[in-house]
Amino acid sequence: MSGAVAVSQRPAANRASAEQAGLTEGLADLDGIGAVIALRRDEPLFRPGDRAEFYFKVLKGAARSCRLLADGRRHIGEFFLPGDFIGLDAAESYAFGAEAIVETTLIRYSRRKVEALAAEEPRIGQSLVEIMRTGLAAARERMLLLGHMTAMERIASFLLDLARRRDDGRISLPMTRTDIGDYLGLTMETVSRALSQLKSSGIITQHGMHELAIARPAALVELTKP
Amino acid sequence: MSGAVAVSQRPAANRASAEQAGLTEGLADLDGIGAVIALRRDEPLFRPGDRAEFYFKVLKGAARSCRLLADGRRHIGEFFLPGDFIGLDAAESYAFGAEAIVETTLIRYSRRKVEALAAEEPRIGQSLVEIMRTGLAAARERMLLLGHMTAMERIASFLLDLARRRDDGRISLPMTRTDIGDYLGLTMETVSRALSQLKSSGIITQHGMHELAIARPAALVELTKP
DNA sequence: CGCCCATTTGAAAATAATCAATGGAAGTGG
DNA sequence: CCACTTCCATTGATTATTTTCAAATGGGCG
Repeated sequence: MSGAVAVSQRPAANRASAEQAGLTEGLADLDGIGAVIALRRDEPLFRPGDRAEFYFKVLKGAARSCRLLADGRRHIGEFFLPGDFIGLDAAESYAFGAEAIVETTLIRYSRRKVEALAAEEPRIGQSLVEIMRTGLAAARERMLLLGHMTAMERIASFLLDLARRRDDGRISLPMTRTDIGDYLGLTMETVSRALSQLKSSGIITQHGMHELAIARPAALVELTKP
Repeated sequence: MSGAVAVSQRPAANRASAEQAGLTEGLADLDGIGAVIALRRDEPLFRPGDRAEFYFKVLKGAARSCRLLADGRRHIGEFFLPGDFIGLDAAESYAFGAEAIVETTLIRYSRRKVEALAAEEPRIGQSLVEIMRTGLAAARERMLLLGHMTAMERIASFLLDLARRRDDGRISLPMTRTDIGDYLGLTMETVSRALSQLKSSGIITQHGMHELAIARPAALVELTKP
């Protein structure tokens, strides 16, 4: 009954960096037991049902967790960007699969070793709790979005989330429109129409298919509110 | 950036009880530091923005966590039934408020004391991680529901979730139709129509406004699938 | 017993999905 | 390096599901 969790180690530019420093610090001990791996576009990290033997952390690139519904609909649980952890919420086996969206490098930790470390060193466990707490809070925000927001509100929130992950006003969209739709509970067409509308109203500008810039941040924030 | 987490200590009748026993066992040490409190209908446990000083566990009754949107829309983050923990995902302050739905008794734990215990005793931390892992997995299931399911699929899933919390085939619905709607991302009217349809097709029967029974479980399970 | 609030039901309106076709980018192979 | 092929994105027209608006029914509580 589990999948993958995304937690940025520097999620929001507007949050105290002290808090984040504490987080990474607590998990620095993990570095010794991780192996670096590289994946190509669309290559899977793991499939739903696989025994959950590993945690991952994204170093470079991007990944997605997803699940197929009986009729072919696809749900994307999370996008993972550099700094995000994958697989923390897995029980025995992964409920979601995970795949690289572009060429991606990750660190792979043995879950068994992490848990052994955590049993000896409370700090590790505390850091894990903290990361999961952040992930849980993010999950709640997303439930609010999926349950109560219109298409435009969802897109605006999504773009602002991505913008917070970079320090310039730019946005990387390594994923396809279909990916975004499956993540936000919308169709590809609705995503495309919303983005077109934002472009034509001068709120965002496009620089290549996978890079946007926010021209009027305040206007975008307004759109996230009902 | 946080609210409340619901984790049943015996969530699914079809899951190994050994796993759950381990969970409660690890937190048995907490019993000494908890205070029992009682709330009346609609009385708040805490409000959004309050300093997050406590964790709670429901003993009897039911509670909900909720947040108001700018235009008056209300989002319910979670329903809490006996055995569920509240407030585990709070950071500095609660992002959601929480209220009793009916007359409810809870245990209130000092968060500071719990964390002090966890720092000394890794088992406590591990139990917390385990509970949050379960909560995170449940959150992912709900995101799938909110993002990709039709009104009837959502209602059917919701009823089955509630049914798993009792051992007879009955379902307690202490909350209003509006509560259910705000929880599932639907309007009160849509909830009412779906329930009426289930009644008229003989899949469920009603025994008073707040108690249902599942007459044809298999048919209900079918409705959760696309 | 009567009032109030939740629920149910009906009809109209709106948002997003679906169906369909075109345009454009990226990647492959000659 | 160019042309071909394929996949992705955009845009338009139509349909469907759910919301919104409105009214009536019913239960619970004082």
